[in-house]
Amino acid sequence: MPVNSKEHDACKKSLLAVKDALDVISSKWKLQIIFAIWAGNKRFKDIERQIGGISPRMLSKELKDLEEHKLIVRKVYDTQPVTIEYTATPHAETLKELVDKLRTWGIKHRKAVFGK
Amino acid sequence: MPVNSKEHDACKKSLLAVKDALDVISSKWKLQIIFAIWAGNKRFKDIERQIGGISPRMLSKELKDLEEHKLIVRKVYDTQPVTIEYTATPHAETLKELVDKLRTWGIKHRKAVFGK
DNA sequence: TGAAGTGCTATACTTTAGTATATCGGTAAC
DNA sequence: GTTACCGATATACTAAAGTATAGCACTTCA
Repeated sequence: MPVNSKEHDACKKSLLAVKDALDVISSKWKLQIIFAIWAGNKRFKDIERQIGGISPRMLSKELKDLEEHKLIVRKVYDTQPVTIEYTATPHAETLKELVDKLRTWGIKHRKAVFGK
Repeated sequence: MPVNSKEHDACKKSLLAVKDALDVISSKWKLQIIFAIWAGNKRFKDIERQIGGISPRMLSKELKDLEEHKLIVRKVYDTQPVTIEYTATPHAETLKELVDKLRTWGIKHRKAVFGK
């Protein structure tokens, strides 16, 4: 058993958790979709218009993904015709702090790389 | 000028900063390379061996990338043969807190999705 | 002398993420 | 009665990221 394997294991677990987080955060559209929903857009077409440039195929796919990740909820209302609404979950709220950390680090990083 | 454009602009700037951060963090190897260097590996082959599974081509490319992003420094020593050492910069240290946030959110998220 | 290590680079390939475009069944407005 | 909106889905494509494999100029080590 190599000397560093314990730390190495811990490191691999860390990387897995980081990867879990990144799966949500690092796709091109997921954050934008959540932002659009937070901004009050509930309907498919509203979100599509708010973001601009996303294809319905991507939006459909990412909405499903976000629902599986319990970040948004899809509600179907039995109106004529059926109305569908997407809302963010409380769990999605916990993203706010994280995104803010990413944002501030991103700003700091840009200064470090290009000079103030 | 649409009503929400100010918030929308701020939102787009946020997304840019987040994207800057993600460019560093979300590649398959960059964090692993930095971790390997933090663990005391300074030489190309040491890093390669520590990580395992990375091709020399990727390692070479990512090291250059990390240097451009001022997260590591490449030093050439005029020995026979020349020795090359990679070290992490103080700026790279600022990643630790961020990665830790990603890690803890990742753990929390996994619990939220699969239940405790 | 020849095998193995060092720090790479080149070429070609595969895999994954995202795009473009067309379409669908329903409803409602003109 | 045809045009447009809604919430999508299907098929096919392109671009970006990463992999596989070989090799190079050099230097030890046995």
